[in-house]
Amino acid sequence: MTEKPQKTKRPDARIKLLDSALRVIRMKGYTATTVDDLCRDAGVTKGAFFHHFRSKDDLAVAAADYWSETTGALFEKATYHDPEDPLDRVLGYLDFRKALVQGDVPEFTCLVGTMVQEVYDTNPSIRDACNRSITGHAATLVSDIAEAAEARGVEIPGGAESLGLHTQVVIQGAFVLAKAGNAPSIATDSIDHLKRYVELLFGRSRNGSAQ
Amino acid sequence: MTEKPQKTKRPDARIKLLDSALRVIRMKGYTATTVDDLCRDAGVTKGAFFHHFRSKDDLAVAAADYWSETTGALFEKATYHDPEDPLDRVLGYLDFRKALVQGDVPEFTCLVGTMVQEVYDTNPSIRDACNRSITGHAATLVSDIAEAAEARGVEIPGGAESLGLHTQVVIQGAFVLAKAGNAPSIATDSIDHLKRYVELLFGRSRNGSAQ
DNA sequence: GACAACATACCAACTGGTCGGTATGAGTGA
DNA sequence: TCACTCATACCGACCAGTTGGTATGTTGTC
Repeated sequence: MTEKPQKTKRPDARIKLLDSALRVIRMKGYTATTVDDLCRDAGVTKGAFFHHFRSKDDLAVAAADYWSETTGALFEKATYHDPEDPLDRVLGYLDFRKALVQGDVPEFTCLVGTMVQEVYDTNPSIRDACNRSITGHAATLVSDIAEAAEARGVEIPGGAESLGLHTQVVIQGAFVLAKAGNAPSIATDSIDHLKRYVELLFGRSRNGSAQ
Repeated sequence: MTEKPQKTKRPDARIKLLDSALRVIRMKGYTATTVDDLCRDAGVTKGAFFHHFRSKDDLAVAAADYWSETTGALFEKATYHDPEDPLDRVLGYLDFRKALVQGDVPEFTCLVGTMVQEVYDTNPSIRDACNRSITGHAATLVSDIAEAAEARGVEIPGGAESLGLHTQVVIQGAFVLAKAGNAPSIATDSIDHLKRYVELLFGRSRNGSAQ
């Protein structure tokens, strides 16, 4: 985690496999992704795979955690945290998510949202890893939401936590529809609706943002 | 299509397979569901399967269409169409969807939302079938939404169609989170948020509904 | 020389799909 | 009425390719 400069050339097979997992699983889905697919994409052999992961399912759990780490770092260093007004931070988060919806569909969709649909009923450990990723990310929003509610004297129906989860619901659902329609615009439109909902909840005027 | 009383006892293997497809694929996902799984669940043989469907993918398309038919009939005969006020019909639809979220997760989640996440990038024909199902269902809402907007002199940001799709986004996303958390309550909470958004858009007071 | 980090060869189980065959009923002509 | 034909619905053994996983060997590093 700290530094440990690349003195040894080796230990990248694991990372290469995890990076491949993010890419390939988002494209093909978890079950349809074979171990050989991942090895080929990562440029390593099967021996390397099973050296680092006890099973394919074990890799899935690791990939979900890896997803949490990498996306967590991305959101942490984003600038939407800067504004003084907590509501601006919440709305800034939604703008940031909107901006992320670009390029081809597999590139901006969510690994854990894809995986959990396939394995929620058959593989509890993967499901839990996906759930940790989603709820953990939602939690980073809740404090801003709660702060904004208190600052403005607004009571959020269902509570700040519920609204935080709702943002993730909209984003995950937006990915599903974007995949079905093969069109990112459906996703950005829905985030606009969500943003408008937040603004209405907090009594902010509609013009000026979320066009 | 009309009647033709059951003189031939035969042609139920196809329907049994489609019913099994709805049940099994929602539980295990599309790729993880094998042809043998479906035959076993339906109580028919592989010969019957490939007599009625050219391939597994062919069955998936048929299952998506079958899903549209069966759910379409369910929504068509529901009572939320009864109110005079079109806004009440829209809100009634959301109440109806909330009421459907009951029992175990595989029972209330959506076949096409599950499938499209797996195959959107690898199988266009299945993806399109899923898209038809989702957008077709959304279309049944749009007329009520547009009517409500006109009746109340409200302009819907993005248009009625966009709001109709947004309802499906929320519902699909609610299923994803419900699967991840293994808890239907996340889904009903999010539908509450959506209902509140619609009420706020149409300027209806908050107390009285969507508590 | 011990140990981690790989590579290679291999396997048993499973996968979607095929293929020859059977059961049943509808139509037809005498 | 009955033999004959034909199409549909269905059966289940079989196949070639793929799957996740293993066993064993090799290599570089401390």
